[in-house]
Amino acid sequence: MEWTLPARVPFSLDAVVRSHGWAQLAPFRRKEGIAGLGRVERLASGRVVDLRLGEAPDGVRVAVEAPLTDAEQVEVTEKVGWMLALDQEFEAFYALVQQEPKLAHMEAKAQGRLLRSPTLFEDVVKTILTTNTAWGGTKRMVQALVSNFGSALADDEDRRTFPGPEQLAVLDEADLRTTGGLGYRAPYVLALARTVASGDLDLEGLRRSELPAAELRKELLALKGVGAYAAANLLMILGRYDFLPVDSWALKLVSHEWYEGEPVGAEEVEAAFADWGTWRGLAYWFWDWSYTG
DNA sequence: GGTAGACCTGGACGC
DNA sequence: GCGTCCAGGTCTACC
Repeated sequence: MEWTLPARVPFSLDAVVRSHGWAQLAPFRRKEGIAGLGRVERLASGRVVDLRLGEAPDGVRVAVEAPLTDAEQVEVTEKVGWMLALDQEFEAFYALVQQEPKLAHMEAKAQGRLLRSPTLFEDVVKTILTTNTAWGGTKRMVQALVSNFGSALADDEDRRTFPGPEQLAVLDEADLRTTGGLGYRAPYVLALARTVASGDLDLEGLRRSELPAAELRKELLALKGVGAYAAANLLMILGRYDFLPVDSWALKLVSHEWYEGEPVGAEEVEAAFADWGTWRGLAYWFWDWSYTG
């Protein structure tokens, strides 16, 4: 079955998919050169579906291979809306960047939204798996979690969901260290899965939190494995742009943009975007950098 | 509060 | 082939 979801304009599915590397991580799937995004997703009913998203005028086309119940369709609609941030709008930011050549392109390209996973749990795990490793390592670890611990499509054992907290909480740390390939990150992910699965931590509640960004940051920093970089990255995903996700890549970008390649520290990165206030993270993320690696 | 040192892993690099 | 370094950092112990 297929249906279309409206988005606040301007909207571009392609812009969301390209907003950061998440679309390259399982169980997201995209074919190069073809607009759209695929994903295997487990619904509350326990059913595992193959979800496909495509461009539609001012919105997104949602397709699932088989008919869904009304409740399942509502659930998919909610998840897609969150993943693609369909209700986010950037009018104030677009007005602000009109005079900045490095950012003025954003409105025409409908940029600003960042692709999210359906749950904050998945995004926290994936963010932890980006730390102290190369991007190839992150892809390998995420794929291992999906392949070994996710739920399979009924007609394709090779295509699986991202495992939920309940599925990871029952594992041994050794399973995650070795089979999952997480190494020293295994206890962080296991502790997160167990506190969420037990109900001790309402992680998904943070998606709707109205806490000030600094308070929300404290909540995220309380999670083992989440430091300053990871917290800022997660705040961006939550639509809060008050903090910069300063990592080694950010240092390179700022070094080449304003310091002729000389080494810089986090202070220089912070200073470069201080004037953007509560939009500083977004300005950093979509800056038209001269350095491309 | 500030700062070394350790931490899984695998690819890149130099020898 | 082998050793070293380091990558989209974080935690802990110690000062």
